[in-house]
Amino acid sequence: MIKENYTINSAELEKKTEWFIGKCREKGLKVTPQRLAIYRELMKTDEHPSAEMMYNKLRQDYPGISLDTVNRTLITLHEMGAANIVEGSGDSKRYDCNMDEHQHFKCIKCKKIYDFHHKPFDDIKLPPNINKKFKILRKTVYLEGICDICLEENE
Amino acid sequence: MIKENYTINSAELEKKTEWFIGKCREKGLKVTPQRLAIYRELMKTDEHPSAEMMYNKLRQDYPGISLDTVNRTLITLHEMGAANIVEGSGDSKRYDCNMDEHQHFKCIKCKKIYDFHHKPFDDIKLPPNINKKFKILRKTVYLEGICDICLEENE
DNA sequence: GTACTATATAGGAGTAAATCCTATTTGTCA
DNA sequence: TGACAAATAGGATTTACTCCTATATAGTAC
Repeated sequence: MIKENYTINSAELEKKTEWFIGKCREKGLKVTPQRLAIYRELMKTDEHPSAEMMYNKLRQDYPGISLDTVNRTLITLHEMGAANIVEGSGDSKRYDCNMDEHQHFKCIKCKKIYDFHHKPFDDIKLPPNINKKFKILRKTVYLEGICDICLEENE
Repeated sequence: MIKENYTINSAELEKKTEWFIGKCREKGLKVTPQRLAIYRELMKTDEHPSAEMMYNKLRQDYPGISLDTVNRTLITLHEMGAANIVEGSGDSKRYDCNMDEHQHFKCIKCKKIYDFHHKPFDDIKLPPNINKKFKILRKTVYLEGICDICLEENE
């Protein structure tokens, strides 16, 4: 259940590459060597790299690639639905001193954070192997999307 | 269930301040005017501020306060269990192109991110008022703690 | 294949957020 | 009330992007 030492086989890599090319075409995005390289490199790892980590890896095979391209492309991958940004990362740190059980919704447009409380979320049970392997200090249900105000403004 | 326009009354503010002072003493941390001011200011807002936002607010009453102190103190609050860092914020962006349903555990010490998959977490149901008010684009269960490797190193 | 055009890239400059450094100050406790 | 470890201010530095602009290139139209 905990996934480790993930390695993608080359058949899967090619299949996903085809899917990615289709997705680019569908969205009217050009299939550039850099985009392909970044997507393929991200598929080969399970270490949830940062842009900097990706840049250092990619430079070995593409010495001319720029950090800006890596940054831009990773965000493009995210926007086109080919990658995610891991929860505890991104944007600047935001603080909250309400220590009562509650959950957060974050608007990805205006960056506003809304509290809500749904009791069943306080009690979700972790699989036992997680508790055995790691010391869990925090367990949250986290939502992202567009808030009502931003939704209205878009029309 | 969605909490809005939160204002703390002064009785509650004083009660929490007392609790905070006790917590500082318990942890051997000095009760400085800056710490108190930062904690009290954070309690008065529900906007989940960044350090910069806090700094700008606090400067009105404490013209000499430094941004570094605000940053350090907010992290101290977090470490002593008096504040949280909201999930979609902090550290540099980390990417993941595995779009199959899965969850993340992040080690707060080594920053490594582990995938795991617990099927019941794929199906958690949101309260209907959330879906009505916001457009939900992402719904995740997110864990933080110390990984097995860092736990071992600490002994 | 050739030409066109909108998109993407490289590389450097600029910006935002956070951290580091060091002299000074200040809670805390003996 | 004095000693000292801890905390702060303020500036320097680092990190993590983001912006700018000239050049290059993928996709398309001929």
